Amino acid sequence: MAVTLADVAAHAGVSSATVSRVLSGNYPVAGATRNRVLRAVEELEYVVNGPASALAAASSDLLGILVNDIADPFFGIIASAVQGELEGQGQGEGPVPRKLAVVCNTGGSPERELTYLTLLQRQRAAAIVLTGGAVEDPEHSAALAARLRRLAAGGTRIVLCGRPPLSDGQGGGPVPGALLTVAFDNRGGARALTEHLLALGHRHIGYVAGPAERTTTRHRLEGHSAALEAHESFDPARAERLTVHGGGYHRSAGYEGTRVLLHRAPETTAVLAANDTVALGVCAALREAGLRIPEDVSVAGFDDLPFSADASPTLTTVRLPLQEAGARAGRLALGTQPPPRGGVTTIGHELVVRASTAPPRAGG
Amino acid sequence: MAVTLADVAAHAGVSSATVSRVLSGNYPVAGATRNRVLRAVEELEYVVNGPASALAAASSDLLGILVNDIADPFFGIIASAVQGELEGQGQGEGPVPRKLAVVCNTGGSPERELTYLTLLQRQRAAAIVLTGGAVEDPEHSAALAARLRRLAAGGTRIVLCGRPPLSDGQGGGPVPGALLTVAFDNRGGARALTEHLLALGHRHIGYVAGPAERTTTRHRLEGHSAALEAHESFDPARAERLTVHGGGYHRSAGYEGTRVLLHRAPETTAVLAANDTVALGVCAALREAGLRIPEDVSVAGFDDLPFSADASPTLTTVRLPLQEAGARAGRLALGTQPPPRGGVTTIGHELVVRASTAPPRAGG
DNA sequence: CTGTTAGCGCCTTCAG
DNA sequence: CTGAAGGCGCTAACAG
Repeated sequence: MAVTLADVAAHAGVSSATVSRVLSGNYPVAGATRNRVLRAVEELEYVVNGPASALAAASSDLLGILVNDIADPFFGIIASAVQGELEGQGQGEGPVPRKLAVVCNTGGSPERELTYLTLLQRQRAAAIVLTGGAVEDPEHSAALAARLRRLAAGGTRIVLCGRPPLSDGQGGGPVPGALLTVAFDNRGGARALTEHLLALGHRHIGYVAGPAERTTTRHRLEGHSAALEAHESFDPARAERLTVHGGGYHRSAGYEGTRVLLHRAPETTAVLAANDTVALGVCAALREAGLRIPEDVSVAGFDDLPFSADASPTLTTVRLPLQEAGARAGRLALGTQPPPRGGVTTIGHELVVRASTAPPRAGG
Repeated sequence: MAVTLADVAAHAGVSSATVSRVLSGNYPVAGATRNRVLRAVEELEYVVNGPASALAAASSDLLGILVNDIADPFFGIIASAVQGELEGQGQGEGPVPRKLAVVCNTGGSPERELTYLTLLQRQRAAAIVLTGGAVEDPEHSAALAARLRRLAAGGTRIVLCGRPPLSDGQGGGPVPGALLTVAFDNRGGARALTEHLLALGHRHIGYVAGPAERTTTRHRLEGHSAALEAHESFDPARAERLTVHGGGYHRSAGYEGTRVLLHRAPETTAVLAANDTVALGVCAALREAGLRIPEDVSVAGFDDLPFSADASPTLTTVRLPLQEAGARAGRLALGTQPPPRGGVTTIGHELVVRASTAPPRAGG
């Protein structure tokens, strides 16, 4: 049916081995022969058969990227940056890069995460980047660690991007091997944000948390708590009352969480959201309740996604360099950049103060 | 190195053909044998070699999805919907779906579009979904049409989602074959939006257009123009002056476009943006200029992305059922749903009026 | 229902 | 520098 190497070889009057060598470019071939082959490739519009070469070479051009929600720019930006690293990467002779990114949307489901890993393993992916917070269920952690370990053993490079280094759920120790990590400092970022609000004078700081059982949620919450605890005004009962658990990462979580919060603690003067998207929902609920931002209530997000600078009011948040993290994860996955000792790269954060936070009202 | 079919066969005491049949499930096998094989698969932790089976079967499990910008929710939502259709799809026996979606980020570049198509062709993708507006350069159109035709001829199903049916740049006729289209009514949507503003009493309606040479940009602009022309107040010179061309689909395009617009036509009482994201930038620029929305200037977007309902003020826009379009494209790509006659499905739109549009000021 | 037998298209020694 | 030959792991007839 399709044109094969042999066809090209015949057309160019050489052996198929020669064509293969010209195409992969990893073996000396005389200039004249080379050109003849290249011309034949052009004329016949030959396109390599990926599966066949993957089989023969026992390697593939696929790079897997697992994301929790492909419709969320948080992941889109990371995925885009990872893909960016594939360009101009190890391309043979043409302008065509060799590697292809496979973006898999897990929807945050542990089962699907495992499923996609199987699929990628089946395709013999060269590397896999897992992005976003992990689910902390011990059973799943163990299953995940086992599978990743097997993949790594099979030569697939694994990079965790935006999630903490893997523990196997047993001893809790890190999984060794070709397992690299690019981590965010979610704790530090959340702590900085809460300290910012405390410094402004807020004492009743609400927190609308993300999905339960996710590392990202836990770490941000821990940073928030750490800041509160370190402050003279700390009151455990109040902190507990002002924290709404178990939301998602969507605006509706912010909206609903805020309604709960306002009902439970009308004295709230500031609300921290699990991320920027949630913060949007928080703002909507506050406005609906007739509260002005930041005059009546301050609001802050997390991540600094592009829309945060355009929100009204512009959103105070913590910037995570997603682009940079993704690019680095991509390079690690491709082996373009040497991994740091210990295999863990921690990416910084930056407090971005905008118009959505201000001191509480005098009577607050 | 890795466990192979033969290993499993030996372990289960059957031939490799039997194992293959059990795994693909498309051939009768005795229950007892079946179980034995399945147990062996478990024990050996066997994972099919995708490339090998793709080679032997001359078919693959890969579904390509081309997007202009993976960090843009517009594409994320579509891609997510396409992927959703792969689930519970033709899975053999396990809980593992067979197909894998390959999301390719073209960044809107025609060359990369072609490049990714080559890569996908190399992988012998089962189907390819191309999303988003196309670039209208005749040369590129011809190259694209040629490549798609070849892919289709090779058995790859091609679905265009959110772009008009392909013309080959020569006769301009549609490319025949396994080429399906799910199109948006960008013209109709834009027209409805402009009519809405005209009905509110606006006569100085600015338009911040998207990237030049893209079908989406042109169609929306045409819809806008059509509405203006059909109205008694039509003034070609004014329409031209109030239209800012050549922006992108990012907020900065809206921001900068609006600054140009305000400078050029301070009498503007309403601004239509190329899409919702651009509208955010429009709002930012208006606010910066001290103009209130919608009291001083009305604003409207296009697409109705999730954040539009949370913007402040909430954004009037045209809702495109992206989710539905993506799902349909996915089904067409998988052959799950029979294509309509002519191969073109047009998806409706819906005018969503929110708080960002209002009648112009009395003196406007 | 199950085993045997050829390839699928390419890569990669090994000779020349 | 180039050609010949074997095999990568699986599927798909074909027998039985």
